[in-house]
Amino acid sequence: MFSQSDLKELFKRRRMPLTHQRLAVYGELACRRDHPGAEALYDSLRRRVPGLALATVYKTLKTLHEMGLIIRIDSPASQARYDADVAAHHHAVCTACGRIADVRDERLDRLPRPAVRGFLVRSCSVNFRGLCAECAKAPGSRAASKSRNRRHHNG
Amino acid sequence: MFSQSDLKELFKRRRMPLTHQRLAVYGELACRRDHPGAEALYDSLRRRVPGLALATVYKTLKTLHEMGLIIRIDSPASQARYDADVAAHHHAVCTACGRIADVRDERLDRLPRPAVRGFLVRSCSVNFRGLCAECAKAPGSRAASKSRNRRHHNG
DNA sequence: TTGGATGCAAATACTTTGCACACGG
DNA sequence: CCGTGTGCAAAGTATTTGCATCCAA
Repeated sequence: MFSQSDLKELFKRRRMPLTHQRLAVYGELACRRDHPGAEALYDSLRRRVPGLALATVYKTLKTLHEMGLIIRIDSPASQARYDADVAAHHHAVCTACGRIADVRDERLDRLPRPAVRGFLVRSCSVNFRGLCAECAKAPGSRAASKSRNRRHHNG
Repeated sequence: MFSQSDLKELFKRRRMPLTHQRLAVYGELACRRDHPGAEALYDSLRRRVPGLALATVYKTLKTLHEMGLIIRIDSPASQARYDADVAAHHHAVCTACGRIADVRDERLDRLPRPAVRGFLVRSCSVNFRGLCAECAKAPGSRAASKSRNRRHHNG
């Protein structure tokens, strides 16, 4: 999570312009706890950023990801999801509704290195799959809603 | 990893026809160690299964996955990758070339449950990201090839 | 001023679907 | 024989790209 002045510094260092779109995308992502996808971010941002294009959100997310300022989450859902919290943490993904919750457990940060010949580990993440509290309560009813309702409950 | 007679049994039990396409897709996946995607499987299979359609491969993979006979791997690459080995194991994904290696370590199978209120864990997997032996040796050169060359080196 | 970012629409990549026909059981 | 799977092509999503214009530095 970086402040606006941190971002200015980081972009300046790379000689990349910090546009208000970039600020807006990062800002929106940083203040959300729900790991939105590109389109969810776009939906929120277009109110505040008139004329914003979805393609810009995609480009910006790519840029921020390449700069290491955000995390991309490999979710079983089809859309990529993002997280402005780059500190080591893991995720619990609900296979019914697609919700993603952060998991923090320092024991998960000290996993044994994989015994793959020559493989150079840069990062690792643990993905728990299962049912969130709500979906566990209401079995069946929403299991099929994963893809159809995706953009309605990113929280 | 199931034998042909296991498969017959499993399909009979569900009253689903075990077509030669299904056998072929499963067979191909089972004998490969490289976690191919739908198109990679299709490329291999079309030689042996004349007239096979890519859509059939997709449908079959979906069916096999729903039956729990294969695993779908969430890879940072855009294509879904599959694994006929449904026993608990984890993956090391090369961020440069997209290769996926199996990681087996019993310590990874006893991870602490995530402390997310009400979350019902069904399964969990650890994804290590980094560079495979080859890409670590040849820095830069193939880093950009991930998406363009995807179907050329699924091994 | 100026190189890179943006906005738009079109393109691409991956996956699913609809329908007629084929085939396993 | 019947119900489901298959093959084909077309439709759907998610994401990227080309290009003219705009803006941060």
